[in-house]
Amino acid sequence: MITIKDVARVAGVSPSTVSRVVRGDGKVGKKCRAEVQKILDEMGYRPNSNARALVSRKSELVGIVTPDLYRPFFGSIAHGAEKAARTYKFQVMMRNSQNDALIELDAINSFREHGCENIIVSSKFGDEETFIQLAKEIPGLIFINRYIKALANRCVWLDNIAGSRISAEYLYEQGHRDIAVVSFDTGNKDQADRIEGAKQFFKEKGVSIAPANIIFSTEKTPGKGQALFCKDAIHHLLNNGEKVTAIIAYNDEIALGLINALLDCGKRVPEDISVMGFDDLNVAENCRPQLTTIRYPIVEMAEYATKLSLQHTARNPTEIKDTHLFMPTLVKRDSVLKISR
Amino acid sequence: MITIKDVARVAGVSPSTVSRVVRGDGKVGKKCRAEVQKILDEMGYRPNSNARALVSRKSELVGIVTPDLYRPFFGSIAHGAEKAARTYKFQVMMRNSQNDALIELDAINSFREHGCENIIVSSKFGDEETFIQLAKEIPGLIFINRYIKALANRCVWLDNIAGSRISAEYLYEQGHRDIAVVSFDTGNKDQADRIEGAKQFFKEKGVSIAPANIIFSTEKTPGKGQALFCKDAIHHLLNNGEKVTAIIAYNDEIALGLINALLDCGKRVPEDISVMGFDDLNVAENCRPQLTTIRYPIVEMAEYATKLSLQHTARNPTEIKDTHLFMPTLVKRDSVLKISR
DNA sequence: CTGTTAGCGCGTTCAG
DNA sequence: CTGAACGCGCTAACAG
Repeated sequence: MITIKDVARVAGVSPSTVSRVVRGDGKVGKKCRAEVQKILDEMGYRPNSNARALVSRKSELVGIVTPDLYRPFFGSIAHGAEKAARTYKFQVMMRNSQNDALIELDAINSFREHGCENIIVSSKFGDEETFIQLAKEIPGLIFINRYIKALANRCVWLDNIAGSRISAEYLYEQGHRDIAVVSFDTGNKDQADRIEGAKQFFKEKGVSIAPANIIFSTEKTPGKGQALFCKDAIHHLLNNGEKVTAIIAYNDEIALGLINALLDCGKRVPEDISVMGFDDLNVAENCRPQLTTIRYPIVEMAEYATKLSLQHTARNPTEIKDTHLFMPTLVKRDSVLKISR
Repeated sequence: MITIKDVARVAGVSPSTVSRVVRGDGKVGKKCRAEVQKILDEMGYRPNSNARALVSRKSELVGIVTPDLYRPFFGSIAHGAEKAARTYKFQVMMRNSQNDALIELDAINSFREHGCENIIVSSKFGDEETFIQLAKEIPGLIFINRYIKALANRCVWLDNIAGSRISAEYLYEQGHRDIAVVSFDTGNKDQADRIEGAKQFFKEKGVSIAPANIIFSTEKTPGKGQALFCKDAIHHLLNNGEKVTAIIAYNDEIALGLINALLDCGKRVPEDISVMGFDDLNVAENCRPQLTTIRYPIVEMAEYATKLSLQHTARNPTEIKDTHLFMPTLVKRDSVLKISR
């Protein structure tokens, strides 16, 4: 490894001068700077981040915590965060939490051990109190996909209720009055919200969703069991005696599962039953029927969250908005049919 | 931040003793150790990774470079690497290369600046010479999804030719003799190999693939244009006058695109035309028809690559195999039809 | 078994 | 504008 000292020796200047040149610090003679820079380049000098972080007490690192990375939704968070970090020359550290609050905490602490104070967390199950405490200690801690009231200016989130309402409104416009909803009850606000908005909307229109058509499983992580879950949901919906012309799924993955289960039962989508997704993953566009869904601008949100974190830890922070709410939008494709009434 | 010195003061011992306790170094009195440990816990001491890395000249870091992260295939690499790293208490840094050799190099160098010497690279386009040179400097540099002969013991790769042969063999068994192949010609060996195996196999059986049925586009990154590419490919195949009963796609994403394009042209899959994928992404199981495909054990490979890298940099390395080849396997689902002849 | 000493590579004073 | 001196938090010799 070639150090600042080595360069100084060759250049015939002091280490501090080299340091100044490396950092682009102003107080170096023009000629001297050019000369040192030349030697720097020739010798292929690369700063030692660890030494830097140690002495300057700041590491150019962004840490991200997501439940996993193989699901495209979370991969997109990592992707967006990396993209934003790179424009600031920050490096990205990442860790999977597997939806485990303890691992999540451990991840955050590990990042801090590395001097990383820009941390983006996608957590659904972590304890609010803990996060509030943590946020005090870590100015650059940002939550994505979660809204914690006491931490409003640290949360980059999506209005799930609005999304659900958009979904409901579109179905209503397309003539649907017999709706079903398929989601999970995991104590997670997202999932409740995505049902709530639809309920609200239809209620306002004087249409009620039959309780038997609301499937709100307590299954925590569908993952592998997802196909089975969808199958059960469809069997239940087809056999409970209530009419269904359209289903609002918690997300695109569930929507796909439901569509497959419907096909397996001899139902056509959307001719017999329409299905709405949520997220607008790539797959929504690559499957047949192409999914009508609600776009979740997750890459943009991750980029935003990263920049926001950097703002929060900047030496001269510019003014920071106190709310960071993103709005979902409707993406019309082929999984919803207009029905005449 | 609470340091080893703070703890030492409170415990009434020297910093080195605390350091020994922290690191689990043997030479500390039993009682003394217990006492220091207690204070360590009480004070919530957390080691400073930067200081550690600086003095010990090793950082417990694994760096991974992939083209992107939003595609599940690469997300899976990150996922597997993180999983393996975590079991060794290593932290993961990651960087997207966007298939750009320069960014790739910069990523590797950035990792090194952080003292990270365990680096996993998924590169298709990077220059071999450069990598050979780099590998000399970085003992923990491992390539995944690529085979470089001079760096055999650093490459964790999949036998694409074998995969392609398996694909071909299965189609042959199912009675298919009129095959098409859809891939890219980007100078990338993977893509050529996945055609080569099929060609080989059919040639051995005395069946030749019509040249017009081999689509080998020079499109570099299909990405957004993928749907269009697939559409063009299908139009070409349906109109070139050669019979086609089955198509071997470069990967699952392309397979999906082809299926969609076929459906749009009024062809049924697999009743009219069968389609084989490659990779076995989650989506292969969640689409209809479910994809018959070749499983690429990418998560396992990423875990393996990470452990391999750790082996290569271990103080007391155990014996290391000099080849790390993974074999693809057939996953039978519904996109291939048995035809009678 | 424990404490003392001496850096790791760098940024940041403070003199000159 | 430049250099010398100091210390970030920690580990690794070396004494005792």
